[in-house]
Parts: sequence; C-alpha cells; structure tokens
Amino acid sequence: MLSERRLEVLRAIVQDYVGTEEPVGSKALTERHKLGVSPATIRNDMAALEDEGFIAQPHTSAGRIPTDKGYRLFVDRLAGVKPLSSPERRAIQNFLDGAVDLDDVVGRTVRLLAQLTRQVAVVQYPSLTRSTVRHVELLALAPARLMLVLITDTGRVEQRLIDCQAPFGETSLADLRARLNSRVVGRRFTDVPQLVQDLPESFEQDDRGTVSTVLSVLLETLVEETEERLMIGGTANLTRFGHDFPLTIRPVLEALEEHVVLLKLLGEAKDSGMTVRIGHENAHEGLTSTSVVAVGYGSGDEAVAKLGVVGPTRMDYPGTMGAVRAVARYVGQILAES
Amino acid sequence: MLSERRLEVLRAIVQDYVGTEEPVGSKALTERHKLGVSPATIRNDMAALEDEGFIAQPHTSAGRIPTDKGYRLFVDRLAGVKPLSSPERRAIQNFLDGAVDLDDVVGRTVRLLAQLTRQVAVVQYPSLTRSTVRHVELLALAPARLMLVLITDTGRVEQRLIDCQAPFGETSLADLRARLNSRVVGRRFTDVPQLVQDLPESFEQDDRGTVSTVLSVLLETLVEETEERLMIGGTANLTRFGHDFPLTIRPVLEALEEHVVLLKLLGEAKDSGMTVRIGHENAHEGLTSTSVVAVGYGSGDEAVAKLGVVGPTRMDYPGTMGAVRAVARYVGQILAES
DNA sequence: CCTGGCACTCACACGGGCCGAGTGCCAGAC
DNA sequence: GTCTGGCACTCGGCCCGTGTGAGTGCCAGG
Repeated sequence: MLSERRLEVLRAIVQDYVGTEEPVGSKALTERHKLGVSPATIRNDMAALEDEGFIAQPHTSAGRIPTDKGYRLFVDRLAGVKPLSSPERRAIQNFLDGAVDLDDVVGRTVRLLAQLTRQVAVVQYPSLTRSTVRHVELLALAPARLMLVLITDTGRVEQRLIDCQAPFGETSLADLRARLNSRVVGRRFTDVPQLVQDLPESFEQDDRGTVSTVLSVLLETLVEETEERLMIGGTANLTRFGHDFPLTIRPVLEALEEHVVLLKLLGEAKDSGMTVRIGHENAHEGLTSTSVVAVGYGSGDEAVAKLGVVGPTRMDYPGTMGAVRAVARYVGQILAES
Repeated sequence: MLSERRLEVLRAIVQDYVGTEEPVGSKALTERHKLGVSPATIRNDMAALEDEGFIAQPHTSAGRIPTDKGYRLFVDRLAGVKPLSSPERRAIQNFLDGAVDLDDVVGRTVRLLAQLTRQVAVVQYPSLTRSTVRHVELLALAPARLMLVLITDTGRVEQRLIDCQAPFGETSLADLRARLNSRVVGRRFTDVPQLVQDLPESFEQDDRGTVSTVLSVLLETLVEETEERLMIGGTANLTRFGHDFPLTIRPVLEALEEHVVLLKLLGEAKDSGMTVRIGHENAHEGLTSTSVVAVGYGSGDEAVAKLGVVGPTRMDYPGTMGAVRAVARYVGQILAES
C-alpha cells in the first residue's frame, strides 16, 4: 500500500538522518534527493509514513526521524549489503593473516571490525559444542593433581585443574590419555559424553574414581552457556553519538560488560545469513536504542560461532552489514587454515 | 613550611571534593570539619595552598579544587590505606574461589575490582617471563604440522601452531617432548633460551631443522612486550563522572583499548608496594585527568604481574588503595593454590 | 595570628523576545 | 486524482538582560 515514491522518501529520510544525525524536513529532502516532486507533496507522503509508524517527529515542528519500524523496512526492502572495496578486503586479509594463535585471531578480528564499522565489535570464540576434538591432554602436576587440556580443531584451548581423591599412577594416566584420545579425537564435542560414558568400567577398581572425576570435569567444560567466551572492542566508538549520550551510553556499556547478555543476544541471531536486530527488537533493556548486526562464521559451511557489531539504531546498515559479512568470511578462512 | 592546620585544610578539601565533585569553599569547610577556626582564616590558608600549587580555582569566585600536586601530597602524607571490612574480605574470597581456570580467575578479578572500587579495573595475566615452566606439550596435528603448548606454574596456557618443512616422526616427537620437558620443567622461562640452546645438535640430521623451528617458535612466545596479556572491565563506571565527560571519557576509552599503552602504564609501576600515578604524572595523553593505582601480585613474594584501577584523579584514594591491595593478595593466594 | 565585615566578581538560572525550520491544510492547476 | 504553491501556526534554540548567591580578597581591629 506504500507507493514506490513513498518508499523512496523513506529511504531518503533514513540516509539523510544517518548522515546528519538531525531530523530531516521536507524541504531539505527535495534539495538533496532528486525526487521530482515539491516539498508539499513530500509532506503528504511523510504524513502517510508517519501514520503507518515508519517515521516520527521528536517534537512538533521538527523534521522526521525513522522509527525502529522504519529502519526495519529500510533494511528488509530498501537497502542492499554494500560490498567492501578491494583495498579494504586486502587490508582485512593482511591484518588477520598475522595472527599467531586463536586469541590473537579473535583479538585482531575485534579490532578490525571496530575500526571498519566505527562501532562496538563483538566476537564470540568458536563454540566448543560446535567444534570437533583435536586432542585431549592429561598432565600430572602432583600425585593427586591433574590438568586437563582440551584442544579443538578451531585452535581453541581450554584447561582445567582436577583434584583427585587418590594418587593416579603414571601408567594409568598414559592409559587414560591414550584411550580418551582414541575415542574422541576427530569427533564432535557434543558426542563426547556418550563416547566416554563406559570408560571407567574398563579401569581397575582403584582408578575408577579418578577416571570418573576426570570425565565429569571434561563434561562440565562442555556445558553450553558456560563454555562460550567472547571478546569486545571499540567501545570508544560509543562516544561518537554526541549530545544526550551520558544517559544513552551507560546502559550500553553495562550491557556490554555482561557477557551473558551478549551471548544471549548473539544466540538469538540466525545460524546462517545475517541477522539485524533493531532497537526494541532487542530484548535487553539497555540496548533498546541500539541495533545489533550479527552473523555466524566458521571454517566450513557450518557456523562455529558468531560475530557482529552493536551500534546506534541510527547506523549505516548497508556498510555495516558489508563489513560484518566480509570479516566473518575471512575469519572463517583463517580458522580453516589453522 | 606548611603548618599542620594547612595540611588539615588540604585533607578536608580533598575529602569534600571527592565526595561532592564540586569546588569547595571556605564556609562549607568550616561547617563540615571541626577545624576550630573561622572561614576567614581558612581563606588565608587556602590562598597559601593555592600559591604553593596544591589547589586551584576553576574560575574566579568559585571554590577550590585540588590539583594533581595536591592529590600527590594527600596520597603521600595525609592518607592511609583504608582496610576493607571483613564482610568485604569474605566476599572477595568466596567470589574468587569459584574460578575454574586462569581465564576465569582473571575475569573474576576484573569484575570484582571494578565492583569494589566502582572504577575501571585492569588485570594483567601472569607474565610468562616471570613464571616457571610446568609443562611443555608438543602435538602432531598433521605430519608436518605441530602444536606447541606451554603451561606455567600460574596456570597460564599458551599455544602456537608450527609448520615444519619436513614431516616429523612420532618417535622423534616423543623424544623431543621428553628432552624438552626434562630440561625446562620447573625452571624459569627466562632461563629457557640457554637451557635448550644445544638441543638440535643431539638430534639426527633430518630432524634438526624441525627441532630448530620448534625452538624458535618457543622462544618467540617468550618475547617480552608480546607475551603480556591483560583484561579490563568496569568501563561503565566511567560514566559516573557526570557533566562534561563526553570529552573526558573518549580518550580514556581509547587508551584503555590500547593494551600496549596499559601494559606500559602497569610496567611503570613499582614491582612491590603500591604505585599511584596522578593525572599528568601519567605519560599517556588520554589519561592526564585520571589516576592509576597499581600493585604487583604473585603466588609468592615475587610479583608475576600487576593489577590496578584507572579512575578520575578525583577518586577515593584510601578506599581504592585498600581494595586494590586486598584483591591483589587474594589473587596471589588463589594462584599459589593452583 | 585570628576574626568579622565589606565590596567585588562571576557562574548560573530565569524569563522574554526573536528567528527560522518545519508542519498541516486548503484551494487551485494539470 | 494527484500534485503544487501559499499561508498561518507551532515550537525549539539562541541571544540577552537581570537577579541571585556562593565565594573571594582585603583590611582594620582584637
């Protein structure tokens, strides 16, 4: 029911508002965009758009600004994803190629994404539960003290200390290590619980307790929600949204520090394809005036984790989406190589 | 040459200003503190303090606020370190005791410190170069692809991928792993270079190249400045310094994101005892209106890394110093236990 | 050396007036 | 039916003058 031109007007409003951060009026619109009609006509269109809830006036006799619903329409129907320029692509690749380990990859990705989008970047570590086991190591630190080290195909390393009730001999340890690895290496972490289920039975009575302890610690580290880690960066970019923002920035910073909240936020994003959540579409209170652009990344087709940016609803969606998508692809490549 | 009372006046000014965040005048001082003299006398004292550069007026006919030099005097001569209450101590211990691995310890410490001081917390991971080797693990991921895993006595785990020129046999690998460990386990990381120096010579011609590669990667991970990692938290607390702060907060957030800067900052702190750097004493530009309170922590007497907080020069120094010191102690304990 | 008094200085809050961008509505043109 | 130009109206932001109060410096006297 919205005519072609009215959509065009909405697009123009979004673009101008994103650029200037100021409510945009009918006259300014006709000047900056070749709409082919007069301000008066635009005014009628704007009134219609306002009736439908796509735009709003901050106060009477001011220009209009897009509402969350307006941005939603813009993202869904009016905006494409802006591909990056080839120098940008090259810069990304060069920058990511220098990473020495997974922490470094994630760290670089965060910085890159923050710089590229000039927004807050959030990168989740590859989830354990979506990875496969590369190796399980067991070390004796003391007679009754072990360290368990898990290594995934994505290069993630997790370690845990284990206190055993009874001393555990070196041969038993080597035995357990070997059997554990022969069962789980190359398998998905989600399958590990049933793969090791009957392992204690094959050990001598004396060692069963310790073996069970080791396995329970192993399983604990795989609990979803607990095992997910992430890194954020670019928070200084929050200060770019001038004026009023002491009130705006506080809850956002608070939300960003709550990794649980962020993980939930990313978790809500689709596994494949890009997800854009605008303003009040975000469940969390502190983030109702921000948008989240998230996408899964992985070494193969499947996503092993997600990354994205958090910014004001008033953001450059096409550009941001382009950057997020491109970075996710390159990170996937890097991960596949390691 | 500053009389006892003038010092008392300075202390009162600092305390009031820290509490109210507003310039403090002579009358308010006499009302809130039992100085036993009249406002007029205080005015004279304040004029003297101003001449000496300990306090300043933001504008004529306003109260005085402490200068960096004033805070310095306050910290050095007027303020003690305020010990935490015992419920606080208990809370710290409980909170830190739940940590499952080093990342968790560091993460919890950051959150704890941020909450306790209501400021930005910075915690450095135990430095490799100040730790001793607990274990070195070498895994074959592919015939010509190895993973090196370093584990320190403080629970830190670092991994690196190694691409070898030639395939490296399973027996050679086991051999190298064993010899490496027998030489370095229990030794300080700084000694590792010379301990492994002659290792390639004892291998067959074919394997020497790979062994050298492994060793060079090992040595690379020990390079200072590169190996240092840290975690920050509590940035939302920056928003508590009202009014003017868009201009204030931006450079601080930027500085905090530059881990290199922070590491240098912490590096400048004394190894033992607490270091307080006030305002312009900080070399970095973005931090000239903040103070840094830092202290080393470690499992024994020796510091393996540092932690601290970054806040406005207008901070509660005694309380902050107390919290920082207490947290450092408990973290040291936790580390010693693992 | 301390004190009370006094004149002075400013930042800040308040209120009025002006300006301009922007709007809604309407009558007329295409 | 749709677009257009015109017109009256609204209201936030800016400028400015005024008043107020906190705070100061100085000085003469105890």
